[in-house]
Amino acid sequence: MTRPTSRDVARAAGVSQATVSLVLGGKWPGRVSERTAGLVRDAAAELGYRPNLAARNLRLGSTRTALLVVPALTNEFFARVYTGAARVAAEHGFGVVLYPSPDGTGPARDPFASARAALDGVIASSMAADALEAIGGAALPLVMLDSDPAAGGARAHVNLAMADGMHQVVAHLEGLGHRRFLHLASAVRSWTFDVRAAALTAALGPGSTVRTVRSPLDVQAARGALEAALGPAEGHRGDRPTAVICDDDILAAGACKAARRLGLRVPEDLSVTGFDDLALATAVEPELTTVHLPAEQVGEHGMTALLAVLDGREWTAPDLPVGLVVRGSTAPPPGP
Amino acid sequence: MTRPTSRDVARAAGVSQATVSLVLGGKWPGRVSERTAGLVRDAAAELGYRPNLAARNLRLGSTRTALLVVPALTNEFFARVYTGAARVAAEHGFGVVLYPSPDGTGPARDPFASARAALDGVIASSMAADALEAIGGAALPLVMLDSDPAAGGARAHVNLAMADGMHQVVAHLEGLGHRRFLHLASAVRSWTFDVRAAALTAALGPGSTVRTVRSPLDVQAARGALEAALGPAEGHRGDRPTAVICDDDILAAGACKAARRLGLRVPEDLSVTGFDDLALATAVEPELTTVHLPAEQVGEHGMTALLAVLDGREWTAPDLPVGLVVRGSTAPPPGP
DNA sequence: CTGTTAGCGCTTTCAT
DNA sequence: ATGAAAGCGCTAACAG
Repeated sequence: MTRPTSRDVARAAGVSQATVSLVLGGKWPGRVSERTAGLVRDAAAELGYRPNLAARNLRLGSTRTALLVVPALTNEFFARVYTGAARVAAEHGFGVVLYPSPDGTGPARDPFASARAALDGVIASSMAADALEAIGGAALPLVMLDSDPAAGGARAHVNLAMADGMHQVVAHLEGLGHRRFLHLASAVRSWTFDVRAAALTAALGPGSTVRTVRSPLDVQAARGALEAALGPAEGHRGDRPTAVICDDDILAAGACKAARRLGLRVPEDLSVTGFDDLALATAVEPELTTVHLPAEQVGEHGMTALLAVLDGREWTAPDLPVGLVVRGSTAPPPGP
Repeated sequence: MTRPTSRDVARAAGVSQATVSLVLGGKWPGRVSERTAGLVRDAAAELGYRPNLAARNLRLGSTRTALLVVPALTNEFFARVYTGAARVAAEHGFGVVLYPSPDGTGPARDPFASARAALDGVIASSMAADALEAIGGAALPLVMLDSDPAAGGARAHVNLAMADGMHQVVAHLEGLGHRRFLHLASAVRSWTFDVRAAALTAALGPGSTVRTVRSPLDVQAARGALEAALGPAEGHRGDRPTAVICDDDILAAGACKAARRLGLRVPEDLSVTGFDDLALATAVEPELTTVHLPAEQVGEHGMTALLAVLDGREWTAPDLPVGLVVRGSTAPPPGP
């Protein structure tokens, strides 16, 4: 009733353990006869043999497992990154273990205590530069996604053309006639959001102005933040922003709720844009004009990069393109 | 520059490998002198020693790792289940590896090919009974969450009082005066949805009627399904349903969109209820009246159950209670 | 109290 | 074409 080992298979097939290893490892052509190979495979199937990974890893010194560190598992973006990474990994016989860093972008606790697996490498997504020290200490090959390329430690980076995305947003809104913007920014500071803020300022045409409000990445908090910013006390009807540019779809959803509470119609009275293009973007009403991020591709590239690094190869790639998806939450500003 | 082993630590501390193992394993009190223990710990810290998990696993024959199989990672419900399971696991020195079953509730492909880790046990959430054969073949201890308790194979079950939740929904709506219901059900058949359907029928008071429409778990699909069901062709104003009971918040969000397209106001013309209480429930407008499911608790109980099973203990627990959260998507039916 | 020893299951030379 | 043997890093008996 105990699990069969390669020795058991060897005995059953009447061969040696070494032969079993060769056949099942797929490196027998020219070293083991066709007939013996068949015998071994039959015996293995018969016994329901599965190689013991721990032993294999011990022997090989590698685990064929990568750790994907994400700031929040409940966020669909990271779920998609995982999906992409896991697909590429699987194609190369690798596995991916998820480690949701407990405190958002704060310093990651030792992931080995949680994801107890020996690891070959780490992929970290959207983490603050120093949030990975606990992992970096392990001196494992590290690939960073959507993170500061200047941050040391990482052997490769996969980034998105976030600045270009923000440019597209601004161009779209200014094209509609908007000039007074509110930037509903993420309260959690991380490189990716700093880039968006900088790009927003840079993209602004002459005569356009922007005010910034910060909020945690949470629908209710975003609603509160925007209500406070646009509320009655701030009610200079004349210079009220006509468009809210959000760092994220979640913030945008909150912004829409706030608008409704303040008696403003979206998009007639107030335009709202997001970032990410999560399922949420088309679940709300009106649907969000937002910047689509190819999350799965990010994961795929991340894993590809890690495999290259593990292989001793260099790896670089241009930023992944992002594209504005225009839906119902943006329109020309209200007339005077 | 190569990774230090316990032998290196032993040499550095001037003791034997066995002593290192005892000290670092925390089972030295009474077997190793206080002073030596200090020496060992210092040496280990100095060298940045980390035990090799593969070797430990090989030796112990267990990996302290559980696999959590979920039908969809992008669903926040499962993300929360994972969070709960991972917390309990961490408290016991266990890790949790996620395996998103590729084809929804279909037969799970061999997870070992993807999550390449040796496993001590499997926790499967909301999967069809036969979807786990590939795993069951491995004869690993299995705990099923939100799944048919009659299904064989599982050593323990964690379930939710879904039927009671559906009763609460019906009681709430009938209390408001509704009598004609539409059940927007999940197209993917799984035990959890069958239970909801049965409970709905059972809970219906005399004089109440229900019609069932199925849709994939997707906002757009749900919108389409409901539009088709309530659309102009079906426009017998007299016997139109006044309330839509959805199997899931995602379906409910789609239902709200459909209503809006059909010119029906929610909740004045049409009440809508969901299930799950995801972030989505409060992101949409109006916010959803829905049944809150304690997802993290489900994960916690699942892991607790698995630990008990691995420990040779029996484990049973009553269904976890669920509670209706009344928000803005339900109201009395429109007058005649 | 501490060291010696054996062996977990696998892959890989090196002989045959 | 196949087998014998060594050893990956760790832990648990068993000696001392």
